[in-house]
Amino acid sequence: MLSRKTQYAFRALTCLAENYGKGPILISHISEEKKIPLKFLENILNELKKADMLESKKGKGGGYMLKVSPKKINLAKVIRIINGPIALLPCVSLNFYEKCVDCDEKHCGLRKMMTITRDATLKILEKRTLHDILFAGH
Amino acid sequence: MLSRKTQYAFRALTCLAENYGKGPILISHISEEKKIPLKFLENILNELKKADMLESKKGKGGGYMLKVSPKKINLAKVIRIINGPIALLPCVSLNFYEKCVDCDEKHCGLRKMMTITRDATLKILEKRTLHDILFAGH
DNA sequence: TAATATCCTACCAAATTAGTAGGCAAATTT
DNA sequence: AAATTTGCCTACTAATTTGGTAGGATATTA
Repeated sequence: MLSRKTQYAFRALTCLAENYGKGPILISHISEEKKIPLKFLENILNELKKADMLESKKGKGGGYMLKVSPKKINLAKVIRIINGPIALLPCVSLNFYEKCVDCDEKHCGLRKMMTITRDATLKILEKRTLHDILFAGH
Repeated sequence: MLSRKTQYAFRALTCLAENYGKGPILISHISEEKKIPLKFLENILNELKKADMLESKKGKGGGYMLKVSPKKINLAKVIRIINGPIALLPCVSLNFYEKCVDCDEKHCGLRKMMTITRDATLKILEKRTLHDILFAGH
């Protein structure tokens, strides 16, 4: 399951996607509109910025904005930044690979099943974008 | 990601699947062969038994065994017993549904994306079985 | 320089994870 | 019947993760 933090991230990004092209949006605005604890949201947006998904402006008239179009931000990317691996096992993860202890990967049947699962999941999460979330919402 | 406990469960079940039809297998045997901490494994096997996936016998000649053929135990079932929900959001889970706070499900775009993802994942995890794990292993 | 925002460091409580310890209960064997 | 073998049950614990909060530093604008 995705952490609550990741759900918050998606909500915040949806808000920024809705306002794409309209200049910086205040954290406090997103916090109120999407009912996300303000200080927690600060952390989240900052992480997304460090991962190069957002840009920010300080001072009056400041806030956050998407760095690229909502159509170019896929769901897998967001999940990887805030939540971590998408695969069900570390030994199957493309971006967070870790070797399992006491497991011969070449002959691990479980690993093969989880690889298939990962591919099916990624096929969807890497194709759908923030724009799709907006569009599916009505 | 699946918990380590769930990985242990799969390893143990694989061992029991390999020995299906050969009578009870000792916890201690599984523990050694699959390198799983004995007492922890006890808990795991007991949970699987309570979920009606295994049967057990006490005393000499005792141990655990699969209640049905490895071909009839799919991966989704194991995950749900030991790990919990398979869906990425609680509001999308079929077996562990929980309402999200401040979210209108009818018009939640994220929910729709996660429903599609869940369906793709389940299509695989509910079709593959312990037998497939064995078979894929060589 | 005052006001407005984000940024940064550090802390905290609650929940979850990954076990361990020790004895009880039921079979089986002697 | 007693001893042995094996799973069953309850409880505890340490480490990690999750979901935040507090307070000030820093940058921008007016």
